[in-house]
Amino acid sequence: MSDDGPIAACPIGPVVDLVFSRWTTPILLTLHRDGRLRFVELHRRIGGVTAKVLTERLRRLERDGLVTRSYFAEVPPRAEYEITELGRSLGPVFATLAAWQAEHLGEVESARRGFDG
Amino acid sequence: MSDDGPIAACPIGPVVDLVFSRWTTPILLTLHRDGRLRFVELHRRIGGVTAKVLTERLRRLERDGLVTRSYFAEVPPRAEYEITELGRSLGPVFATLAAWQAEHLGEVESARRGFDG
DNA sequence: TCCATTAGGTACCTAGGGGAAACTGGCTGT
DNA sequence: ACAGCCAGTTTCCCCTAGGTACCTAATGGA
Repeated sequence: MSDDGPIAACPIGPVVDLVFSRWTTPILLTLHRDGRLRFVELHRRIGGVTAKVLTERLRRLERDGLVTRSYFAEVPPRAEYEITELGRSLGPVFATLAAWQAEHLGEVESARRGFDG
Repeated sequence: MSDDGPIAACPIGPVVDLVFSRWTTPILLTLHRDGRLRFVELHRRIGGVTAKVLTERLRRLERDGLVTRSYFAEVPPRAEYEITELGRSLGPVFATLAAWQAEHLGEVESARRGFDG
């Protein structure tokens, strides 16, 4: 009956969880654009996220191998984050997304206006 | 100081909200793969989602112009959902994602094992 | 006669993902 | 003497996305 379950319905589930959880996209994009950054600087550039959540996300990205963390027990402490090769390999994904948005977001907006009005 | 705010940090925010909200990916994928489907059938093929939530998602996708809904006030009622051209244009996005996953998910998993152990 | 069917709508409830704020630590500048 | 600075951690708290359960309509079949 061609029903291979939810896995077949969403074969890209894992990568979606990985890359498109809240805040992970701006983190990855900023690190990709601006290179190695320390915590406060990354925090400032993203904006809106709290330190607690940013820490959590970064830990998770580190665990997933998308980001590296270098900690220096100086005073004041220093932590630097950098995107890995693996993280960098997401470039085409983001590029495809950006391209789609540039080309089609207008259609979405006008569809919404049509639906609402 | 090259700080254009959160917008610069996440220029693809709109499309991410649009396409990667919970359940929208399997909905779009299933409709893309299997063509026009009525509500129950779509519900069955996705699995795990409740009727209430599925309805909400479909309404939203309809509003965004990614899906069309054809309702027939018969008894029992019939509603058929179909992906639009606009929805279909997301194909390359999903393909890029699937390709990345196929090539790199293994690295992610081994990074996790390394981190945990 | 009575139930299943379809496409939802509605009311209620819960878990947990985040947000806000306060705290740690030692050095450095005023 | 005292207030920052950095990189978090911890505690508390709230909101809401999503789940459960129950309701409708007219018909066809057992």
